Amino acid sequence: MGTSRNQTAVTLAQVAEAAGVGESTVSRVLRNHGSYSGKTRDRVMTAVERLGYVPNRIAGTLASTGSRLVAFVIPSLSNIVFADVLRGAGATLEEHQFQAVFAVTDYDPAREEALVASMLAWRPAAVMLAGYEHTERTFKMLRAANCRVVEMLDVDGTALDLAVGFSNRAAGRASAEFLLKRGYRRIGYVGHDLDRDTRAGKRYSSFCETLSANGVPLADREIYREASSVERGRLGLDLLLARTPDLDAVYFSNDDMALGGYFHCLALGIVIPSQLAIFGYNGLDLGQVMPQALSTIRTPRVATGQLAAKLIADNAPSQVIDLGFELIEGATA
Amino acid sequence: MGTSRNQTAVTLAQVAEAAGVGESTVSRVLRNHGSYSGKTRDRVMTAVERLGYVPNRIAGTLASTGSRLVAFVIPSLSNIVFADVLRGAGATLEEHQFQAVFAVTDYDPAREEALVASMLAWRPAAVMLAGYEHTERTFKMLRAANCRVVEMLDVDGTALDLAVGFSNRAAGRASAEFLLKRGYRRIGYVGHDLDRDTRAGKRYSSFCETLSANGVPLADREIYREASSVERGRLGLDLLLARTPDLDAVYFSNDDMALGGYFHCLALGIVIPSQLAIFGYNGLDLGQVMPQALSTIRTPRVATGQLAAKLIADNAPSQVIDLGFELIEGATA
DNA sequence: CCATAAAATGGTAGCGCTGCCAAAAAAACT
DNA sequence: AGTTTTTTTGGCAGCGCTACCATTTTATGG
Repeated sequence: MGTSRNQTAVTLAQVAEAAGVGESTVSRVLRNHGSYSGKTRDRVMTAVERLGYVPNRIAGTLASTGSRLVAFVIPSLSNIVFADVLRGAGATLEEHQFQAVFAVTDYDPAREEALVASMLAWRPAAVMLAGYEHTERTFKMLRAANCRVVEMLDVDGTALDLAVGFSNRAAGRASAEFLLKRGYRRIGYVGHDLDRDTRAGKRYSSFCETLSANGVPLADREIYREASSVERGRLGLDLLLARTPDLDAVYFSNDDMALGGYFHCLALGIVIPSQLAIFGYNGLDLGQVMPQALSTIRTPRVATGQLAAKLIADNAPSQVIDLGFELIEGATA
Repeated sequence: MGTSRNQTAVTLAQVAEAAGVGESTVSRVLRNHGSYSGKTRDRVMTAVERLGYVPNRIAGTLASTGSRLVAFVIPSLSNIVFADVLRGAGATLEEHQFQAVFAVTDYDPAREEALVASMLAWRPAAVMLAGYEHTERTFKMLRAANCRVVEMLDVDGTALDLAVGFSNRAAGRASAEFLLKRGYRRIGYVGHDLDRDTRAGKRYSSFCETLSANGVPLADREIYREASSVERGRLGLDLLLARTPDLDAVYFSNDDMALGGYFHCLALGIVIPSQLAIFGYNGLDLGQVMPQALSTIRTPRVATGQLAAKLIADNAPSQVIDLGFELIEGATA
C-alpha cells in the first residue's frame, strides 16, 4: 500500500459538528439549495476547508431521487467518430453537473446487452447508445428502466425515446449519386464488418441500391470481417484491383479505409482521380489535409454529442433529430 | 416524456418477499458470496427474472466499504493515445468488475484539478491520470483521498503511488541519436503546445539536449500553441521550411504531426528521405501503412492501460513500471 | 440416538446523504 | 408590546444495499 488508504473519509456529520450547525444546514449550504444566513455559510465553508471535506456523491445520489450519471455504451474508442461524440457531449454534460460513465461494446450486440445491464445498475439519468440495432433483451431492459435513452448517429429506424444523428441511407445514396454524376461507371466498394457496424451496412446497401437503380450495378467489392483501419483499406483496395483492375472509382466504408486506399495508389503510382477515384465517409480533418483533399461526406459528430447531451439536460420530450450531413467534393473523385 | 419513467424500480426487498426468503439471502445469491442451497438459488433467480430486478449499485457501493469505480482523468479523447490506454484498461477492468468513469481535461491543469475533485466525490477505487505534472491542490487532494492513484504514460519524475509508462526523455534522446547516426546535421522540429502537453515537452528538451551534446544544435523549430493535428503538422513544416530551407531532417512532436509533414512533402514533391527526413512519435498503425513507413517510436499504449488496470485489480504496492518503447527504423529517415 | 461441526438463513444496524417537517429566530406589521 | 409573516435551522426517517451476528437447519461422527 503506497499512500494513506483506509483512513475513513470526512463525513458531512463531522463538518456539521465542527461548524456547530445541523447536518441539513451543511447540506443546504453545500448545494446552495434552500436558505441560510451569510455567517452560517462562512462557518460551514471554513469547516469544509479545514477538514478537507469532499461530499460523497454515492450517498447523495442514493438519498435523492435522480442520479446525475449518463452512461455511454459505445462500439469503439479507436474510431474517432465516437471520441468526437463523447467530446461533444462532455462539455454540455459537465455544465449541467452530469458525470459520464462509459463502456465499449466492440460492435458486439451481446456485449452491448451485458454492458447496458451493468450500466443500468448505476441508475443513470440516461443511456446513450449508437444506432437503433439492439438485442431484444436490450430493448426490454431499456424500456423497463426508469431513464432516458438516446440513440445516436442514425435516424433510419424507430427510436426508443430520443435519437440524434443523420441518415446513413441518405449518405450512401448521396455518395452513389455523386459518383454517377461525375461519370464513373465501374464502381467498387471496400469495407469492413457490415454485420456489426450496422450503420456502415446501411450506407453500403443504400449505395448499391442507388447504383442499381441507375443501371450501374456495383462492379466488385472487398469486405473485411474486422474493424476498419487504414491498413485494411490499403489491403482491401489491393485485393479489389487485383480481381477487377478496370474499376474507375472505389467507395470506402469510411475515411480511414479511404486513406489506406489513397496510400496504396500513391505507392503504386495510380493517378487519382483520373485512373481511380476514391470516396470516403466521415469527413475527418485528416482527409482534408491530404495532398488531394478526400472526397467524402462530413458528418456532424461533435454536434450529435452536444445535442444528445443537451436533450438530456433539458429533459426534452421524445423525438428524432436529423442533423444532416455535408458532401465534400474533394479532389479524389 | 417518451418512455415509462418515474416508475419505482424493483428492490432487493421485493425480490426477497417474492422468493419467500430473507434479504441477506438474496444478496448472497446475487453476489455468489457466502453459502446458500441450490433450491434457494433457483427460487431467488426465478423471482429476479420474473420481477426484472436490476441490483442498485449505488446502494451497494454505499453499503459496502470499497467502490468498484475507476476514474480516468485524461487530457484528450481525440488523441488516439488516450483512446488506446482506455481500450487497454477497459477489458481488464471489466474482468474484475470495475466500472470506468472518465473526464477530459483538454491538457489544462486547472481543469484537471476541478475534475479530480469532482471524481473523488464518487469515492473511486482508483484515479488514473496522465503524467506527473499536476497542481499543488491536485496532489493534496489525491494524497488525502482514500484511493489508489496511477500516473500513466510517463516515468520521468516522482510518482504519487503507482506509475506505468515509458520515458519520454529517453524517447527524445533515442530519436536524436538515431537522426545523428543516420548522418543528418540540419535538424528542425515541428511541435504543438509544449506547456500543456508536458510529455511532448520532455521529449523535445531531451531531443535538443542530445543534439547539442553532439555538437549539432537544433537548426530551427516551429511550435504551435495548440493541440496537435495532421493539419498543424503540415502547416508547421511549411513555415519551418520557408524560414530554413536547408534542413535535412525534421523531428515532429508525434505521428499525426509527422503525417501532416509527409503530406506537405508529397504535395510539394519534396523527396523523402533524401531531400528531407521525417521522424515522428507514437508508432501509430497509420504511419506504417504510408507508402514509406514512418520512422518513429512505438509506445506501448494499450499495454500501459492494461497494466495500470491490472495493478489496481491486484491492489499492487506502490511502484513505477517502465514499459519501454521501440524505435521503428522506417523509410522516412 | 445424541453431541458436534458445518451449512444455510434471517434480522438488523448502519453506509452518508437528502427531503420533509416542525421548531426557533429574525423581520415586518399593527 | 403583541402578532403575523418570513427566514433559518435542526431532527430524523429513509434511499437500497451489505456486513455482521444470531439462529436454525442439515450433515457428520461416535
